[in-house]
Amino acid sequence: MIFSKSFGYAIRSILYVAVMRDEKRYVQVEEIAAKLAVPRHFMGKIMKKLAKEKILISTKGPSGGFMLSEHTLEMPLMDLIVIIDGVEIFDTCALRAKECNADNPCPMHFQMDSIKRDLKSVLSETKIGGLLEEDKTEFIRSISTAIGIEPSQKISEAQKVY
Amino acid sequence: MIFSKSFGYAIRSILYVAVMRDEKRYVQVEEIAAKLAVPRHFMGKIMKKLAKEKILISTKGPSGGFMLSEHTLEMPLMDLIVIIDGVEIFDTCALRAKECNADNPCPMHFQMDSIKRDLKSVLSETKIGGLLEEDKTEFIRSISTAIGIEPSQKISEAQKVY
DNA sequence: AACACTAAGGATATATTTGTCTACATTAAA
DNA sequence: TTTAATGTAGACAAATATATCCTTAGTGTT
Repeated sequence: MIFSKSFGYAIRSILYVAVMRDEKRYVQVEEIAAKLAVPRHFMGKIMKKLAKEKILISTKGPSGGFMLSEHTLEMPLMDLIVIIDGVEIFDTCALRAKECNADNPCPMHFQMDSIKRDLKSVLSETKIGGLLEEDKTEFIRSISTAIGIEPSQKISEAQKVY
Repeated sequence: MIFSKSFGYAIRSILYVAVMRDEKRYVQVEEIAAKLAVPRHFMGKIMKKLAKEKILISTKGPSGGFMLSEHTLEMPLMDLIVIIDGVEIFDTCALRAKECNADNPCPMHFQMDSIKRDLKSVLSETKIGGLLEEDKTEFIRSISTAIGIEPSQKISEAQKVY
C-alpha cells in the first residue's frame, strides 16, 4: 500500500483545513473527521502530531481548532511522510537484510534503489500547496459541499467518496 | 514499507532454491527456513502458495521439497508481487478515494500515478533470474555458507544478516 | 470565578499481518 | 506393505496498525 492509511488521513485533513482557510480561522477535529469520514479520535491523534510538528497551528477552547501555519503549503510531502510513517519506507531493505547498501547489496538492492529514488524525487518536488492547484480544489471542496444535511448522513455520503 | 515482509520471504526462498539447483533436486522447507532465518511454518505457507501458482514445483515424501520450474527465472517480479501482496498496492488510492482516476483525480492522483508507473516499470523489467546475476549470487550463497555449524547457531547467525 | 468548548493524552479495543503449533496426507524407500 | 520424511492445512497466538473511549488541560465567554 506504499503509504499508510494514516498518511492519507493526514493529507486529507491538511487539505481540508487549507480549503477552509478563507471561511473561518480555526477548523475543529469534529468537523474535519465528519466531513472526511475519518474516525474522530484517530483523526485527533494524527492532527495532534501535525500540530506538534508545526505543520498546523492548534488552539484549545471555544472556537479553537486547527489552521495552517505559514509554511504549511510550502512543505514537501517528503516531510509529512517522515512525520507520519517514519523513514522505514526508505531505509528498510525489501529482503530485510540488516546491512544492505551499494557495497554490500542484497539481490534486490539496485531495483529498490531505483524505485526509492523515484519515490523521493516525487515526494520532494511536491509541496502540500501543490496539491491544491487548479480543479483539484474542487475535489476537496466537494467533500464538504456535495454532501447531505444531517451529520450521520454526511458521514455515510463521505464514505462513498473515500 | 512498499512491499510486505512475506514478499521478501518469497523472493529469498526462490533465490535460495535457485542457488541450490546444481547441488540437489529438491530443497526442503525445513532447510530453507533455517538458512534464511524465516519461521518454518510461515515459510511453508508462502511456498505452498508459490507451488500452487506454479512458480515452484513441490513434491511430498522423503527427499521431497521444492525446486524451480522451467519458467521461474523468467518470471517478472510483478507477477510475484501480485501473488503475494495482491494488486492493492497498484489500485488503492493514497487518499483512499473510492473513485480515483485521471477523469476524477484525487489531489495526489498524478503524483501517485508517476510513482506507480516507475514501480511497475522496474517490477516488470526485472525477472527473478535477473536477481541472480554476477556477484549477487555470492550474497545469497553467503547466507547458507558463511554461517556456523549447529542449527540453532545457524539461525542466530542468519538473523544477523537478515 | 465559573462555565462551556476544544485539543491533548493515555488506556483500551479491534483488525490485519505475521508467526506457531498440531494433525494429516502423500510419497519414496526399505 | 510398512515406515519415515516430507509438504498441506487449519486452528491458534503474538505483534502491529488502526480505531474508540475517557480523562485532563488549556482557552475564551459570561
